Amino acid sequence: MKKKLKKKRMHNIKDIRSDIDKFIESISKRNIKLDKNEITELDIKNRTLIQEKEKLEKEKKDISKTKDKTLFEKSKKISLEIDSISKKQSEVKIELENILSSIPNIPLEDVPNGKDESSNIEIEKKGNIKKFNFQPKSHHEIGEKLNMMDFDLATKTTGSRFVFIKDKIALLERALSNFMLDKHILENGYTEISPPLLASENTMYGTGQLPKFESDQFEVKLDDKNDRKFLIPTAEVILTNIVKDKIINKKDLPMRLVAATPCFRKEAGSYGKDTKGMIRQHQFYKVELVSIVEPNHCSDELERMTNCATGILDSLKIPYRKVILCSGDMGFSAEKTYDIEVWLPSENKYREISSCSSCGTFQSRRMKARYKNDKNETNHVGTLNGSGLAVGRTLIAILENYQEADGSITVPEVLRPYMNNLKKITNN
RNA sequence: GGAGAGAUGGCUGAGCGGUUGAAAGCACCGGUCUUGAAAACCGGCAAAGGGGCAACUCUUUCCUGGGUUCGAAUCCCAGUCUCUCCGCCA
Repeated sequence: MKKKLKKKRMHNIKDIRSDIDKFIESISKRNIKLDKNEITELDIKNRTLIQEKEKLEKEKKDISKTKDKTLFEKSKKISLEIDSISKKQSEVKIELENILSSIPNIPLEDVPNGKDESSNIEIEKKGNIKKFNFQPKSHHEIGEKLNMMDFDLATKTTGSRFVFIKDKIALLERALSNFMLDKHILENGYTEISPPLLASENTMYGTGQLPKFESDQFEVKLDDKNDRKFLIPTAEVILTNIVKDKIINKKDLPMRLVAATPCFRKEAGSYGKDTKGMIRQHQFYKVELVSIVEPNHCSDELERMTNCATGILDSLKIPYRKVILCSGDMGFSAEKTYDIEVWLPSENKYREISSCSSCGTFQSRRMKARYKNDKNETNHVGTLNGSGLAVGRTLIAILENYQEADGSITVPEVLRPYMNNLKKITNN
């Protein structure tokens, strides 16, 4: 298992070699300093050893072709030499790859520079923020008052950061999933997938969750310790890996996939943050969009995908804004990311509800996902993923934005067909 | 859980110790033909890595990892996965 992992890499050493200064500079935008000499030396050492090894291999091969018995002894000796060089070479290679695999994706040119979220830039604001003539309540107050949301019960059965959703709000949650799925399938050209919720170690590696972010993942205990499986933190993991180890026919691109799944996250390091309510849970539903495209279409596809996500909020008539993440705030695999944030009246601010990223060929290189282009050449595909949307947080946004003074919830019109035409969620 | 069979290029599928990196077909790319298309015909077409400005060339790879051999897709061992039959079960 482990051995399979070490073969993979994120960055192509050839590209780095061709302009290492530029590469190091690009990565520095992510607040990461690379040691140029270390990388260069390992690369040269590696290639020197490869050359030595190949020379001997050729010699050995030639002997074998002659079938000359007098040379057989020599061939045996060469084999031993090859073994020793090849051992050295693979050590160097692993060392080099360990360095390369810790390097995140390079931000695209149009990504703003910055250290953290304070440098993110708002690029669009949409929807009307409703003025309440009463103090708007938080979603968990509303839900608990209606007796349709129970955090204490979840603590009893499971632990903290879980919730029981009941009755009409459970229906609302289900309606949201179905509404989003239908829209993406029928209007946006996505194909529905109902995937496994467990992913192998290798799969987790492909999209970048492992090895660096293992502590965020829930691992499932299995009898066989070599067989490690994880609950998916997002359907992105399992959907994107559909093309792992494949060479895709160009005519099958773009592939657009959508899935509504539970997601599981440990959220290590976020204790004390958003402890109340459903904002940050260990388990939540999310409708996930994944696109597999020709790499030169990544930027266009990112715009398209983001529009698919905001389209849901447009239909639900919930105010939101679109933000482009700065270089320091982007996820590990992303080259460019838009966050969509919804307005939450109780907090009087926008909160993230979707994140749409282009990963360029970063993930496909780790997954070995390729396609044949117009010239019949084999190239890595581009991968994108985005939430369309996080169902739990959309639920929150609806409760808060559609709340009434009497504690009831008006059901957004587009959801009513999914809720037996229910217009209002009330206590009785 | 028991008993068998298998894993080969984008796909299907031959090969079972020595120019086999791998037949054949499909798909794909280029061309001839055609008003255009189809059909037919001709040609091309694996990947990764190394060297070279380049033409080109070398190495590795037939599930993975070990072993036997001068030489392995082919033989041996271990593992993974898939299929069929039986049992069990949502």
